[in-house]
Amino acid sequence: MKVTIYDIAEKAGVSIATVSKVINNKGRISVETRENVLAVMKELNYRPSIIATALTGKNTNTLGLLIPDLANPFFAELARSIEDSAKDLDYNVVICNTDYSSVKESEYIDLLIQKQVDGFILASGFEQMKPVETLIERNIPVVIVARELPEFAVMSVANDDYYGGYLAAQHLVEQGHQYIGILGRDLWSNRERIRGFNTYLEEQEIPLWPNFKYIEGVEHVEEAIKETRRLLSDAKRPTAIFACNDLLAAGAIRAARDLDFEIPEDLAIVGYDDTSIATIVQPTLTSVAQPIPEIGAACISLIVNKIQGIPVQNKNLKFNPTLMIRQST
Amino acid sequence: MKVTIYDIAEKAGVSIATVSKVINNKGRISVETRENVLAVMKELNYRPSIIATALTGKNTNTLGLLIPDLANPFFAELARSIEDSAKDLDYNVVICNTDYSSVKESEYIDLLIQKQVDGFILASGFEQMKPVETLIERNIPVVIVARELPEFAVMSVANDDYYGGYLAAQHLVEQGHQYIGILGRDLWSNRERIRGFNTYLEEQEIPLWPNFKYIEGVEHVEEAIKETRRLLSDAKRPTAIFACNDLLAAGAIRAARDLDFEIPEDLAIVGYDDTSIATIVQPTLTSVAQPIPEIGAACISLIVNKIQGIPVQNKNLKFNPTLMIRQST
DNA sequence: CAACATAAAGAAAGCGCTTTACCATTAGGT
DNA sequence: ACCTAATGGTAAAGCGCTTTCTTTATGTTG
Repeated sequence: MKVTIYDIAEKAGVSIATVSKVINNKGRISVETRENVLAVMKELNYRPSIIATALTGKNTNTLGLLIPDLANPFFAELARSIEDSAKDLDYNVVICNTDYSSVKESEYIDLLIQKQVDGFILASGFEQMKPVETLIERNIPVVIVARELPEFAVMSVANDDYYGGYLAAQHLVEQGHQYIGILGRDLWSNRERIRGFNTYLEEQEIPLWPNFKYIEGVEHVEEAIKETRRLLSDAKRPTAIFACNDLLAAGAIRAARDLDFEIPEDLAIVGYDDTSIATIVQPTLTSVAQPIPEIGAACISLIVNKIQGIPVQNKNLKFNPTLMIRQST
Repeated sequence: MKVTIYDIAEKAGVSIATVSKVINNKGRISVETRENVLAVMKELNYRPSIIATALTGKNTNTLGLLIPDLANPFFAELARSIEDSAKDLDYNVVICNTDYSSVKESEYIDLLIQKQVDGFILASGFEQMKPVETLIERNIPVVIVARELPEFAVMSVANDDYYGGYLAAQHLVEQGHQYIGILGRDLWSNRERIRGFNTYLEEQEIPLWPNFKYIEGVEHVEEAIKETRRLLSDAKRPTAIFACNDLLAAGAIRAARDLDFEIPEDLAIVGYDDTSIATIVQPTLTSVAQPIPEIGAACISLIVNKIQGIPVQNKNLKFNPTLMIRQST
């Protein structure tokens, strides 16, 4: 049924060793033989089994991608760009949703190791470090996205979250805001964003508290709506909100609208990620833009180089975010 | 370095055949031996190589998922639900973006066959049938999503697009609309939606033309905005728009807003898919909801049963969409 | 023309696992 | 005491490919 290297060898009147050499362009093969073999391969529409190939120690040309949640547009767009770049280099991507659960992270990593993926791209939160250590110990290529791990010598790609937060603060303060609420869940990247945000406020000598309102555990739109409502109904309500991602910002917009606040007059809102959401909501959302395509391409480039043993200069890439100013501020 | 079945056999003082039987719960093994072997496996943290296992004819527990574009929220949510259901049954999913390109579809299918995935879930447009035929001929399990293929005996899962279109039309007509523009690109599912839409209008003896405005090739938000503008600036402008997906509907909303049309007073809009976009846009979007989690689960259930040789009663599942009425109508 | 490179191709081992015989034991039956 | 039948386990082939080592044929050189 399935055509194997034996079928090719037989039909071409050579040994399987010869066929293998033709496939891999290795060893000495005369031009005639090579062309003959190639012709037979084409005729029988032969494709070497990657499974069998992998068993001999070669690559599977498959990468594992761990992300928290594909339904979140930022990760969907990131996954999309990673998959695109991977395809260009003939790699496939197995995508796994972890929901920020370290149990799932470990399970997936174990499973994908078993499946012999060539490398991992970890865009999951990874507050828990054990799985990553496992990979490093086993010498399996890893690149971490959207998070730095100074404690490990591991490749990483990220936007400069600190700077992104700084930009957001700068913009809001320049618009005259002093009381600013913040929405975001407790993640490394968010902590960085807030740290940057904070730093700018400090530089401007704007008192941090109670202007600074960090709502932990805000992850879904519903929570963002609820928290925004709460913030706005306070006597000393914020005049602006910095949301750690666009989804939360959208929730904030909705909550503000529901309470008849005008945006940006009564409440200014800045999001993060600049996903498609930012231009879909009404008013359009000012958002800190991560260069998603570049980040995806960088991930693939780093990991594929590592896999192929090509030395790479800078193992920790950081892209500068830019502020996309729209109607919400 | 890597621990293999030989290491286990040696340390447990048995043959690899015995170890294999313990792993697979096959053949006769005494309780002591079994437990001893299990203990050794645990001690060495042994995981059988799926690659080697696959080479002996077993499954890879990996599925291929072809979708047009992960960055489209509907497909992202679908992919998410498929991956979730797959994980429950210990399957991994390789996700591939085809951009509706039949070239990419073929390339991916070829490649994934080479990688010996156990089955395919095709949620790509697939106007071109050759790749699908290949799979069927090769007897590789396939389930088609969001499209029926009456000409092939192939499993499929879909929402009832025809009925969804019918629902949309009914709702709009009941709201008093007669001139209705339609946005959507030329795809099988959209054709069905429009057919259903059409049918209702005919039933109500509402003249189809020029009420019926089918804009071909509308795929991205920008195009939707442009086309909506065009529709609205016509002297005989539509009073309602049916967009074949929420993204396009969001574009329509934006265009209407830009031209200072009030929604729903001046223009009513109905979307399709009921993705997260529907509740994010302002006003919230009335949309025909597909039961995405059920569709994802059904795909996995069908294909895994097929892979495992479990006979399945109904190979063509169709879910009824429901209309989520919101502010836009 | 002997002696030796060199070019081209093949034999065979090995990757890690499954599976099909097949071989010892031991237990049971009469 | 002898035959049969389970019981518990093993040896070995095979899955489809890569790779090292040989072998054989063909030139080249002094």
